[in-house]
Amino acid sequence: MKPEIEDRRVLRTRLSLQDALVELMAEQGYENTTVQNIIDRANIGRSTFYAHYRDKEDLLLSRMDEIIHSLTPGLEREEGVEYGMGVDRIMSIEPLLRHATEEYRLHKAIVGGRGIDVMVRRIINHLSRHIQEILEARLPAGRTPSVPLDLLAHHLAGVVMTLLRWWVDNKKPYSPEQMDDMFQDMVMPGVNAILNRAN
Amino acid sequence: MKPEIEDRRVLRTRLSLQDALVELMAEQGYENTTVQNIIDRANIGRSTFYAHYRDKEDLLLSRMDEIIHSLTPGLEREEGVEYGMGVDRIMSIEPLLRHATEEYRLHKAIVGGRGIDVMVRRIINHLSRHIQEILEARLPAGRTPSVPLDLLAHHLAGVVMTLLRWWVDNKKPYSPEQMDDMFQDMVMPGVNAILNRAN
DNA sequence: TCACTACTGAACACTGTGTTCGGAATGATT
DNA sequence: AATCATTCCGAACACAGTGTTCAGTAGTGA
Repeated sequence: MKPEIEDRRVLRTRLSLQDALVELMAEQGYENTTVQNIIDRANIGRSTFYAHYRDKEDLLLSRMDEIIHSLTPGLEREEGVEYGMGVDRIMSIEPLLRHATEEYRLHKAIVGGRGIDVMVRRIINHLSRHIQEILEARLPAGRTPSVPLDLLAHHLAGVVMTLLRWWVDNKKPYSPEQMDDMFQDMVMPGVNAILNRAN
Repeated sequence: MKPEIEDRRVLRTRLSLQDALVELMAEQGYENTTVQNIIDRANIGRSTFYAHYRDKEDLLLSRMDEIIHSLTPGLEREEGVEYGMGVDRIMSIEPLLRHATEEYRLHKAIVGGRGIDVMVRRIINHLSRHIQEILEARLPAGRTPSVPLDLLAHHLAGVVMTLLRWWVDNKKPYSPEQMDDMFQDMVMPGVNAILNRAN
């Protein structure tokens, strides 16, 4: 049983611990970063650290949702009008990959190579919830799809993650647009069939 | 730099270290298992362990391919004839899930909850190679698909893994057959379109 | 100036890792 | 049976990292 940290004290300091962790993660990866590294970087005493966070992971989780939010820009598209060809893209991974290009080191630390599994899972759950809303909006009222929407959403979130991982691990062999095109080709026929054939 | 263990000595003992690890993984998870646990269980001296394996992970990897092989029974189907309805299932996750039911504790330790990330990745790569062969056999000769087959295969392997994970984490809410039906609905339209529309 | 809260950092106990080395057990060869 | 090489044993050790404790210091506000 891990001890609880009930009401977190207010921290008064220059560089926040979270920022230090993010920096170090990008530099040397999460696993290789020790508590000592973090407090050195943040200029904070050891006991202070433990007064605020249970451990390294607690610190990571405290920042996680913030990071995730910044890492996963809107997956939905306005109305798909501009994509013509009869195909309306109800979601796109292009903004995500574009953003990953900008924050490459951080993305790589979280998602590439060994990555941070806890975080990847959290991201998938986050995406999943988001995607489920999109799907629900698209499902004709009163219909029941052959695949429950929570599973379908989880599946799609998993695919997004898989592609992002593959893309980062293979050093971005395609442009975000190309990746998105392929994403559409791979998953949308199935999704559309499920949503439209629902009865 | 990790030191290399060149030619592994032959181990003469009763219960193999790998078996001990598998047992302990199922009982208490991989992360919680220490080298001490392993050598106690296997009745082996500490220095003997380190004469054979660099560390815990090295031991895991040494058994990994074996385990993976046993965990991933053939994904391909004979000729899809028996599935009628105009749909030929070129692959199925049913045998995989069926097997997971039998070896539930082990699957759960590897794939469920926190799981063992290294191993999951390895499994995905293994599946991926397998699936790519299936796809290549299905692609009309001389055609170029809109999505390179290695990416498509990786994507499919990822989906299989996602579904397995979801299924285990949610305590098997559907039967292997049902899961496979949904798998088909979700991914096969896309795969078929890509293979058939190749030019 | 007093009281309060938060930060400091050295010291400590603890867990787990990986190495070293003298000696014991095993087994093959002659 | 004697010899010899190989393998195993396990205690001892050095080391890295964790999380706790505590007496002392610094900042803040009334």
